[in-house]
Amino acid sequence: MAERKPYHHGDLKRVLVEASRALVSEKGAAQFSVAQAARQAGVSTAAPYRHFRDREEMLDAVARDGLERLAERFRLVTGGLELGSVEAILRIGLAYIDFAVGDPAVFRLMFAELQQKSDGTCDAGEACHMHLLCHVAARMGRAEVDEEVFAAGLPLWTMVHGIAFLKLDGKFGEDCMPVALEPILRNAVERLLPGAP
Amino acid sequence: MAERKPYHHGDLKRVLVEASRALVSEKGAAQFSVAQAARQAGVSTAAPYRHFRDREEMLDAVARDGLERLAERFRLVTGGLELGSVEAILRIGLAYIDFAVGDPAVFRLMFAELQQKSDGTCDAGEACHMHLLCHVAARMGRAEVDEEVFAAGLPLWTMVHGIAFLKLDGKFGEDCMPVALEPILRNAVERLLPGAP
DNA sequence: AACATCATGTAAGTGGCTCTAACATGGAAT
DNA sequence: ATTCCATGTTAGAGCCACTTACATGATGTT
Repeated sequence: MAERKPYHHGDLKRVLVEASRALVSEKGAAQFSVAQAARQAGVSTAAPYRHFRDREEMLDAVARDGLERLAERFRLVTGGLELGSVEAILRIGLAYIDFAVGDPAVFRLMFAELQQKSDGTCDAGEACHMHLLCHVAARMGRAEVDEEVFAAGLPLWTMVHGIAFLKLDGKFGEDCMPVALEPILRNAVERLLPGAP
Repeated sequence: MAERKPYHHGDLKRVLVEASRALVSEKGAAQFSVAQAARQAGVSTAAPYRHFRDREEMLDAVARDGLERLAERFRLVTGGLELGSVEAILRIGLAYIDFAVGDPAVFRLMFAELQQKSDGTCDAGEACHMHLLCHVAARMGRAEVDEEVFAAGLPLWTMVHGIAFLKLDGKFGEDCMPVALEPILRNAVERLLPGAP
C-alpha cells in the first residue's frame, strides 16, 4: 500500500504547478482558478497561498515552466546541426510555432501581460531568445551577440512570433494553414540574414 | 438644466462599450469587470446583461471597436499614397505598431483568444488584413487578392504583428527600442516583396 | 527523550464578481 | 386608452480570491 497521506504532502508546489498547467492548457488562463488547482491537487483552497503570493504568481510559474520547456525543445531540434546554419535557424522557428500550436493557452500565457513577471520567468524567456541569436551571430561570423546581431535577428524572431500568434488566432483560414510554412520561413531566413562569411 | 435622467437612458450600449474600453485600457482585460463598467456608466450591475450575453461579449465589443479604429487609421495614413508603394505598406506597418504601443491592453484584446468571437469582430479584423493585402496585390501587379498575394503578404503581416507583441512584452530592452524600427521594416518590405512590374 | 520552533496544512469568513429571476417603468404600436 | 416590449432595477445564488486563526508534524536543541 503505497497510498499513505504523507506527513505534509511532500512537494505540493510542483504538484500545483503541474495541475495549473493542465488547467490552463485545457481551459485557458482566463478560466484558471486557484481553487480548482487546489482541488485537483487534493488540498484545501487555502494551501496554494503557502507557496504562491497570489493567483498571478501561479500563472507566472506556469509561464516560466513553459519557457523552460521551449528552450529545451530548441536544444533538441538543433542538436547536431551546424551553428549558424540555415537549417538550425529554420528548425528553431518551426519548433517555436509547433509549441504554440501544440499548447496554445500556455504559449499565450508565456507572452502574456502579467502585472509583475518574476525574474526567473524573464530569464527563461531571455534564454530562448539567446538560443536563436547565437545561431544568427554564428551565421554573421560574429563571436558574440551584439547590437547588430540583435538587429539582424529581429525580423526573424518577430516574424516567427507573429506567425505563431496569428495561427492561434485562426487568422490563417479554416484549416489553419492555407500555405506551406517551411518554404516561406526558409525564404525569409535566406533573404533577411546577412550571408555567411 | 441638461441633467435629467432620461426615460430609459438612451443608448446605454454605446456608453457601456466606451466605459469597458476605458477600463480595459487602464487595467487590462483580465482585471476588467462587468460590475465596474456598469458603475462607471451609472447603471445597476445587472443592466449590461440586457445588451450583452456575458462578460466575454462585452470584451468582444471592445475588441471589435479597436479593430475598426485600427482600420480607420490605416485609411488615414495611406491617404494620398500610391497603391502598392513601399511607402504605403511601410506606413501601415508603423501604424499597426503605433496602435499597439498606444493602447497595449486593447491591442492584446483585439488578438486575444475569446471563446466565441462574434462575426462582426472577425470581419473587422479581416478588413484590417485586407487593407494591407490590397497594397501587396497592387505592388505585385495583381488585380485581386489571391493565394499568392496572401503568401507574399504573410511574412510582412506576421513580422509586424510580432514586433508589436514583442514590444508590448518588453522584449526589446529597457527603453523599449534598442534599434530603429523604420529602416528594418523598410528593408524587409523591399527584400521580401516581389518587385513591382 | 522532551521540547520548542517553524513550515505547511486546514476551516471558516469577508467581500467582490458573474449571472439569473422577478419585478418596475415608460415609449411605441394598436 | 390599452397593451406590449425593450430596458431598467432589486435581490440573491454560487463561485472565487485572499485572510485569519488554528492544527500538525518534521526538525533541531538541550
